[in-house]
Amino acid sequence: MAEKPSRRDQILTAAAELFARHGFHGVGIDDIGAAVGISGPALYRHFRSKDAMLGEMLTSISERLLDGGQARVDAASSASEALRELVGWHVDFALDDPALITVQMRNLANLTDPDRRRVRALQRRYVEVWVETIRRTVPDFDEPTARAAAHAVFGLINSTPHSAHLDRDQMAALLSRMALASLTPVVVTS
Amino acid sequence: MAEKPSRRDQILTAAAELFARHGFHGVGIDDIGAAVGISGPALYRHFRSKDAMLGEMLTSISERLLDGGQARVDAASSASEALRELVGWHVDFALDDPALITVQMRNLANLTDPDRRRVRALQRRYVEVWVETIRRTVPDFDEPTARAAAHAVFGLINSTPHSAHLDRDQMAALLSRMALASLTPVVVTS
DNA sequence: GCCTTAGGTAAACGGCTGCTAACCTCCCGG
DNA sequence: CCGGGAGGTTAGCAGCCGTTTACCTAAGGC
Repeated sequence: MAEKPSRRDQILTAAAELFARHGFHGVGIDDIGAAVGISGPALYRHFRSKDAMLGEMLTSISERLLDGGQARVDAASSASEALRELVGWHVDFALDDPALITVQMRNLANLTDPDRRRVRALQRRYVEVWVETIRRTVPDFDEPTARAAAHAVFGLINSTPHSAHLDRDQMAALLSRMALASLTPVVVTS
Repeated sequence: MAEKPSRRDQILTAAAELFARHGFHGVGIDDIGAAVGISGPALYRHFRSKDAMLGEMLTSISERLLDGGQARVDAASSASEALRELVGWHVDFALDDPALITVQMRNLANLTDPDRRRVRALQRRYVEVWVETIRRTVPDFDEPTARAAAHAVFGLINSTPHSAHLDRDQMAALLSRMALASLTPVVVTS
């Protein structure tokens, strides 16, 4: 009935925390082991290598992000609702898993080549979901502009690990508001 | 008349580029040397250690950011002008030195303890300049909210290295517009 | 015309770290 | 009962990498 987080997952989340704080190369195999109560090389019963841990971590994040985002957009009944849903989804993700978001932002370069290709492909598709949604609600953005805007919004939302001084709900409200406002074109009223 | 970038500075900018791309631990002393045409340990004629390079790099960035930001705010004649100036200043910095911005975002954890203390102190003061300016233009933000908003804007602007598909001026205009819009409170008109 | 100094080199060392090897110990199905 | 797999352990190896050392050369000041 209760979920037993299968050792692999324990290790993955502990490693994510450590990678986020100290960087991939700043964390030793022994540190990761210690974080889950086993020591050092026992990790190799569960993962082929340290690189494989990072690889699995990042591909799973990217898949979850893409799937969740796509689902929200598909379920939305209007373009502006889709955008609100997308923002809310990404904000929730960033607030619930700050370590994963941090690792994804900072440690792409530490992946092996094949892993990096996979992750980048997934990320590109996620960005594309955003680009399409943005262009449907902000028609005066051309595609490159929409893409740059999407990256900027990611930066805004992903900044969350650096400022944990508000409680979760206030933070979610603030980030959503700012993200949506940043995408609202200047209304030339006067 | 012409500036001769004193070897030290050559090394520093080359190292910044490499640190930004591969992370501090992902770059070897030999790589840095090779990037400026000398090889390996010759760097120790100019720096006490690899850590010292990162330390000098980050303190100088933080000082430049703080000084420039403070100067812009002091020279502004209104609160909203101060905020526009601050945004413009940070955007220019991020666009002109993407490598430095990236290193500052990602590699704080790799500093030695005394260096980290110094850099954090400078960063805190820079954030404080933003917080005060934001609160003067958005009075309904309390201090923690303003601080979180400042970090979010940093994230937005600093996202620039991840999306170089627009030319400099368009990018500057887009980021400034988005940053200012994100700080504009929802106008409750209806 | 020397001697210092700045700036470079190649070689070697020492510690850290990812990974392997060899071994142990439950636990469980037949 | 007992044999085997799952999941630990410690010891050790191999390679990388920051740093030191010893040495070399060119460029000036006295």
